[in-house]
Amino acid sequence: MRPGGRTARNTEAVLEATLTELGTRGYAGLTVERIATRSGVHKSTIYRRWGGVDGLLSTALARSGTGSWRPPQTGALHTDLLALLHRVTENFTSEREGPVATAAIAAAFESARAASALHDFFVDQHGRSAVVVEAAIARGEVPAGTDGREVVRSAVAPIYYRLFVSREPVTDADVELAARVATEASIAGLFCPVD
Amino acid sequence: MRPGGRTARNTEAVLEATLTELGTRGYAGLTVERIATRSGVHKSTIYRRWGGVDGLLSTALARSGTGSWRPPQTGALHTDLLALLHRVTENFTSEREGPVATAAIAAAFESARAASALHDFFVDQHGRSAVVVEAAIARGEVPAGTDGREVVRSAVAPIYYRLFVSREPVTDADVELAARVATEASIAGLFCPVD
DNA sequence: CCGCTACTGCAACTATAGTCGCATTATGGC
DNA sequence: GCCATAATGCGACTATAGTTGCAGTAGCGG
Repeated sequence: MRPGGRTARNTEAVLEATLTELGTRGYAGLTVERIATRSGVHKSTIYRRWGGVDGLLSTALARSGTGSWRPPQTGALHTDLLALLHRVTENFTSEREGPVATAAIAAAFESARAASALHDFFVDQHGRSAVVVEAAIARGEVPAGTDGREVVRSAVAPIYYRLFVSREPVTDADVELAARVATEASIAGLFCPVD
Repeated sequence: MRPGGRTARNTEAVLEATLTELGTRGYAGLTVERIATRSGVHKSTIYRRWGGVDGLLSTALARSGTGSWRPPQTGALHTDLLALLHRVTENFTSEREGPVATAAIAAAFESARAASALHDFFVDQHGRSAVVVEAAIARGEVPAGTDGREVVRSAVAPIYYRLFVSREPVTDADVELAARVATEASIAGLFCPVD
């Protein structure tokens, strides 16, 4: 192993090129050869180090999850979830991170490695996002013992469902409804394992 | 156009081979050449008539949605939704229809045609499934004006989210929770457009 | 500064997806 | 039954994904 110097520079160049390619051509047009040309790193080097597009997406996704992002806190669960859902929606239409997550979801259908990376990514996301539920518990807004991860899943699921399963547009009303359902269900204590 | 005779036989053979291939090799291993070999229809013919795997999946998906399936009626919204969700879960692990829908979801990331077919498929599914909500309205279980399609989306979304987005296993407890949240939200009137 | 070797570049190679022109077959109207 | 032609079969072709052997470069310990 020799992680420094040129190897590190190549890693940066290749992952950078991967993000740019995803932003312009999308997942369908993602090609190792094109990434090689854009990054200046030879095709065979990329295949040797990452194995293919699934490996590139997996590492790119893992990197994007290493940040120290925290969900915004507004003082009420409903508005917290609303802000979270708006961020998710925008995240998938944004320039840089969006195409990576979308491509990773697509790649997970073809590659076990990408599926594993995707799983880890969302486990991390759930944990970070669940903070807003902890705050709601602390405020006495929802019952103690409420499963924050489950609340987050329930809130975001309809958004992803519309985007990638039923392929329906996501409107502000849809976001509002998803946040409200998750909020009211939390208040009602539906997300308490020992109810 | 000359839809009868050999053309019809070829259509059956090719779509049948597509389903079999999906069941054995899955979407990642789906190839026009392999379908051509299995069906006995020449490769170029398949490309000319369906354009590629996305066209095959689109028509196969459209065909699977033409049945006269109706959701089971148990007499209460919660158990109706529970039965519906169990069917959805099993549907994606069953032998024949499951791989088609899974493959169509995957193909929708790469093909606008597959995305359109997928959209139509789920619009139809929502409409059929919403019958259980209509029955609940008739029983006075949920408020009149409740949007049945929205209830169905809310109920099934967490299942699809776990299966294809966060890549988490789907347990009976998850199904139960999803059905309960959708039921309680319906009773609370959250799915009434004019609340 | 020097040498070992991990890493990379290069080019040729195989395998397969998809296209195209042309000959052949079989359908549906008469 | 017969014909016009839609549909298909066939094979050769191009393009591209991915692999491999070999030579050259550069990181890192001495």
